[in-house]
Amino acid sequence: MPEGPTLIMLAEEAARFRGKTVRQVSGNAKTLDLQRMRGRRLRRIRTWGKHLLLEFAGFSLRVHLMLFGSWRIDARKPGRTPTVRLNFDNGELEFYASSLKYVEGELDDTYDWAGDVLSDAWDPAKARRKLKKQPDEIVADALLDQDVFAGVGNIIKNEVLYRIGVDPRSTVGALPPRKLGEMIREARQYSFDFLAWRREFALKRNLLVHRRANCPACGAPLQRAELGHRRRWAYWCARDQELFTTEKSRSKPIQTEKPKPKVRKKTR
DNA sequence: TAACATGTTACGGT
DNA sequence: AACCGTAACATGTT
Repeated sequence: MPEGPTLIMLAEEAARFRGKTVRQVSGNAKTLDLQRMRGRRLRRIRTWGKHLLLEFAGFSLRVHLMLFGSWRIDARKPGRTPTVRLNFDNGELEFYASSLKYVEGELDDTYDWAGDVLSDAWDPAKARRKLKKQPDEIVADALLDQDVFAGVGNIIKNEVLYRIGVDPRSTVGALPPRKLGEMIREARQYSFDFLAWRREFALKRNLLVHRRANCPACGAPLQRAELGHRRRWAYWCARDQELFTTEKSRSKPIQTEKPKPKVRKKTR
């Protein structure tokens, strides 16, 4: 269950299959011609944000683990069929509950690596330019925008905003330029911290606000709301995170409570 | 144990 | 056409 840093670890684990030929392919993917990969050599493994990219000559398999996805190497999940299983001479790589897609041609023609917060090519100035075009968006949405911050997910969003002391309901355009700079910098920095903690199995105990009840600094109960057009949970401290708004957005009511109940799926 | 969660896309309506 | 909101999907954890 992945944000960008988890994908880095996945790519590292899968690295043993680089240069190897796919001998057998199976899986329950419906809409994709999985056999296309059979007999092909896996030339390189890369990531872009939350995408894992398995490069073959002329095309790549894009694996997205979505919310529930997982992977296994030489260790099948009992009683489950993977979305795809790739057998190589030196082992077996599986993805469960994943979204698959082929990317045609060179990855450089499809992906802008400058948008990946974990990439060497990450370009903070470019991120700032993109954000300038969406001044009315709340920062809780902006951080989840994969076109701007590829790899950032809900945990990173909440932790970054706490770190920089910004209320998630603040609008992008209302942030002082210097705060915007902090947000961009921490989106990357926190992602690397996340990765380091993850490697030590210490992520959860290092979370300061995400899924927590009280502010670690002042002890006050944390605010919690489903915010933005994605309606993802935001956690923040009303005292330690400042709300930045413009005249325009100030006239709108600010919602901290769930505005309407989500329609749940009927059970059959 | 029902509800939730590290996420995105498809699709119908406007 | 472009934009909007909702449904759909998948599964381990609390």
